[in-house]
Amino acid sequence: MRLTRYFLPVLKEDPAEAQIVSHRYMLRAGMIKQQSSGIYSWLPLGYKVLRRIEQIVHEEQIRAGHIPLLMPTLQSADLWRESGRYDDYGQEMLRIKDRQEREMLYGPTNEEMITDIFRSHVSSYKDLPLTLYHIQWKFRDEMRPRFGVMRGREFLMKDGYNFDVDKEAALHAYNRHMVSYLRTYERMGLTAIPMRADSGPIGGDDTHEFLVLASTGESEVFYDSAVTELKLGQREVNYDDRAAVAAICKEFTTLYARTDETHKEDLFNQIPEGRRKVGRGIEVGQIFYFGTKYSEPMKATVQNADGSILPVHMGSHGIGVSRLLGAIIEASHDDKGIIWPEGVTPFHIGIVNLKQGDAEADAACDAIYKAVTAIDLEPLYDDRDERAGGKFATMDLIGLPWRITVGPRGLKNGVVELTSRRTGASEEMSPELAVARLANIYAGI
RNA sequence: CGGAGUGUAGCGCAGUCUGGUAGCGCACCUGCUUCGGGAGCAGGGGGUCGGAGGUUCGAAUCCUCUCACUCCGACCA
Repeated sequence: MRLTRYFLPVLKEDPAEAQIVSHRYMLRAGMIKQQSSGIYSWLPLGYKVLRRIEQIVHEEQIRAGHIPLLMPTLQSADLWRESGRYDDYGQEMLRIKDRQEREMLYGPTNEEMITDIFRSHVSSYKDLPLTLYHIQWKFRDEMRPRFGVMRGREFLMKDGYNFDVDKEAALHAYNRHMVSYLRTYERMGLTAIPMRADSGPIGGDDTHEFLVLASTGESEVFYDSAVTELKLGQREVNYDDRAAVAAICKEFTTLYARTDETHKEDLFNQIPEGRRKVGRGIEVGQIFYFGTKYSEPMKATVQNADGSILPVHMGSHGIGVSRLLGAIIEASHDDKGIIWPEGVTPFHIGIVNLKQGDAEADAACDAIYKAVTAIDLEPLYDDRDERAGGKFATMDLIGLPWRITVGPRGLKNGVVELTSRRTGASEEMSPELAVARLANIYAGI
């Protein structure tokens, strides 16, 4: 993409309403525009990152054997009366009437609807296990929206639901989600720690929240610092192997890590003192096992091999997709702007032409653009007739992890500069080598 | 929902107390000079001062009502 043909409304100054760094940078980098309290338009750059994050979530869910579908944002109140949550959910639920005076609601979550789909089509234990998920906009009429997309009223969430024949099978689904989530967050350059949590209005027995450590997080967290060293890495996971999946969960949940909701001072004090940490975290996902809480009232049952009719065991599993943008920026930025991890960056490489209109510089940029595109990387070429300082400032703000700088001075010696946004380190090399280096950097991401 | 604030040009703000018909910086447009970390000079465009009503010869400014947004707190992906 050439910047002169793109839509990137960057701001030089901080918008007054933005208090935390991710919100400020998302506004300044032209990623979002607020339309109403807690409701945002996603401008092209923000939308691009949102789609990349969504894509990673899809890939990891499908890898774990979970099946995507799409349910509507608007739901019928009757469905929620069946589970008893129409009255329980309270003011957070946006209730709407259609022209026939039918009571509708903008879905804050989809347990009822997915259960309805399940019971309409599944009646045998042979169809289990089954995990369905979607990535869809949700609406929760928060008392107090804040921090940009971190606590919006309208937000994009991945929510998945497992249906299993018994508790043991459902807990395997729970574990499968935990592992797939760990991989999902790692691919986004995040360290998200699973922490034992409270179940809240969703209800349930077993639940973990995934928290990204950040000083601006809304939750207070207590943890053993060794937990931040754990990495799933590139290891192969067989998601059908119950023991193997459970072993990974054990590895990631044995060390002490809890939010203030479940914190136990005596257990915390057993951690060696140097590793005892108190901090703040951003919740980016949560997994629940809730048994037959919905399947019983809503009659989602299967017939078992012995002929008996059993309510299915369920769980629900969520990732705050739009919130992740904020969380990633909170975890990865400096005083100049965002620093995107390679896995989610909106463009793989920024090309800065220091002397727009100079035949040699223009030609070199065009050649790099073509070469990068040819290896399936997406460049953003700043071809504006701007001074160097302005171009660098824009690139730093929007946070592309790699930049190639092209100027007449370097071209005289046949070199361009390859610069890491994260470290600031620059290296001179031929354009061909720079492109090869990029191919290498992005291989496997 | 309780408490505290703010609405003036795309963004950041001054002007409001003490009424006299709107200004600054950035951004934008034109020209010239500049050009490796947010340039300089000159010229220019853009605002029913959140909305409605009222007081007044006259309202961004005073009064009443209203809407929106932000921050702190209790709840949540």
